[in-house]
Amino acid sequence: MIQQQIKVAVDAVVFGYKDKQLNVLLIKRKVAPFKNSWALPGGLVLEHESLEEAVVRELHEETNVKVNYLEQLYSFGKPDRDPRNRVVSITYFALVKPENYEIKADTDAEDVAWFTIDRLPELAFDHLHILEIAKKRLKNKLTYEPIGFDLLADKFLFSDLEKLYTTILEKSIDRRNFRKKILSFNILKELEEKVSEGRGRPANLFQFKKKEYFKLKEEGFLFDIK
Amino acid sequence: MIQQQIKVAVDAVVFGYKDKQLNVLLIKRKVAPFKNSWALPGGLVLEHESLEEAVVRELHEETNVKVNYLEQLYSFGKPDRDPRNRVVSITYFALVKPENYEIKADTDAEDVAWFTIDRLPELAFDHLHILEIAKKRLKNKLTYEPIGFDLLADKFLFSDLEKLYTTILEKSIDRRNFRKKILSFNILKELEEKVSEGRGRPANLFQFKKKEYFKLKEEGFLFDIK
DNA sequence: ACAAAAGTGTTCGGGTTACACCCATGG
DNA sequence: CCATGGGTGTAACCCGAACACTTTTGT
Repeated sequence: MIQQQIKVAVDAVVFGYKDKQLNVLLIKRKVAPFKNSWALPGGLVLEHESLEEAVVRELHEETNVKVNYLEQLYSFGKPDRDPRNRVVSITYFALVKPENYEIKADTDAEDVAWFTIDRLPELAFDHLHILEIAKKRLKNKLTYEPIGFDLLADKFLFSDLEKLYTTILEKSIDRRNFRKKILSFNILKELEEKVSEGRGRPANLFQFKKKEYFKLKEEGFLFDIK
Repeated sequence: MIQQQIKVAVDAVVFGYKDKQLNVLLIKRKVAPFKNSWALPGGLVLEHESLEEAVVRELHEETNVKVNYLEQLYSFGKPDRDPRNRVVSITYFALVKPENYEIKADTDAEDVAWFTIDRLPELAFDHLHILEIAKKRLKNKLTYEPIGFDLLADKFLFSDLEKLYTTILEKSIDRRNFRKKILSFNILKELEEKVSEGRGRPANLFQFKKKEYFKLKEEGFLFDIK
């Protein structure tokens, strides 16, 4: 049999929530093909590393972010998806808290930037397609896992959480029912601190009780937001 | 940069429902490593073919089955998962109607057989792990997509469907509520034919209205069985 | 005092759950 | 006529959906 020539890459769709908008992290490619196009961060997997290690490494090298949540998304392998070589890409879905990291282009990338999800540049390869799939995953997963908290700051307002849901799910939510539901799960800690957002009544800060959530999950609890 | 040496394979977890039991299709390996061990059907992806094409080809070559339902499951890439080469495997989840096909070992396989899910032989590589993940996917998906019908004969009894659900989900179901629920979806056609299973009152045959289901799905209908 | 955002309860209806008896056939 | 599996309806309960006014602050 002929020696197989397929290359293995990883790419990541990294979501961040900034200025009450959903954002994606993109890099500007330094090399052909698609030189100077914007693309998902990623690159070839090295001999000795696992797929997850490759993603984490590439994200660090290219963008300097550390992800808060990471899971495999899907693998793409159409023979012609890369015009030069046959490349199979295992893609990942990541969430970060943008305020925690200073993004900066490093080795392989000409530039790095956050783009709001509805003002995207043209993307290299099939990366737009991958992004669409990631958006679906995000929307879906938001309803049955508490991953919204991986996009918000450590301490957040209830209105932030609500805004995040309405923004990502693209539908309005009844404030009372939403609050009632979330609080009934007992996975939030209400802090004493209050924050005044300009005008209006100051709001309470909350924290996600991650450990308690995982314990509840073990016991069969299901997070579920319609 | 050193030329990347990672190989790309596909493997499939093929489920069939035989004798009121969930079965998996396995092959006996002809070549090292794990020569003569049982394993998931699969193999290296060829230069010119997509991942799906590779799975379909391998299944045909190794087992002679044609799948009824196929979706990507997960990709595995730990550096040491194959003792000889670095192999990344993109795995697939497939459903077949066992009565439709004559399985037979062909080119690459020493033997092929159905194994009931709770009497498995030792499996090669990390294939047991993959199988566990596929089982979870099956259990889960059964509740929100009508994939049970891809495991049953074209015409089936309601009791077959119910048995399939109780078997795979490993819990009992109230017959009346189950029937009411499924029938309310309007995705089954009740045939005139009746079948007598030995003793007892003869039962009605049903067919899954696939087209109607997909039309309903387009319109926002959600299949959902608790 | 007014504008802006936060916080809070109740009612209604639909869907899920629980539950038991009669029917049609074969032996 | 008995054993076996098939087929059917109703009542209770719970959860999700709808809905509007008061509170606290800044200007």
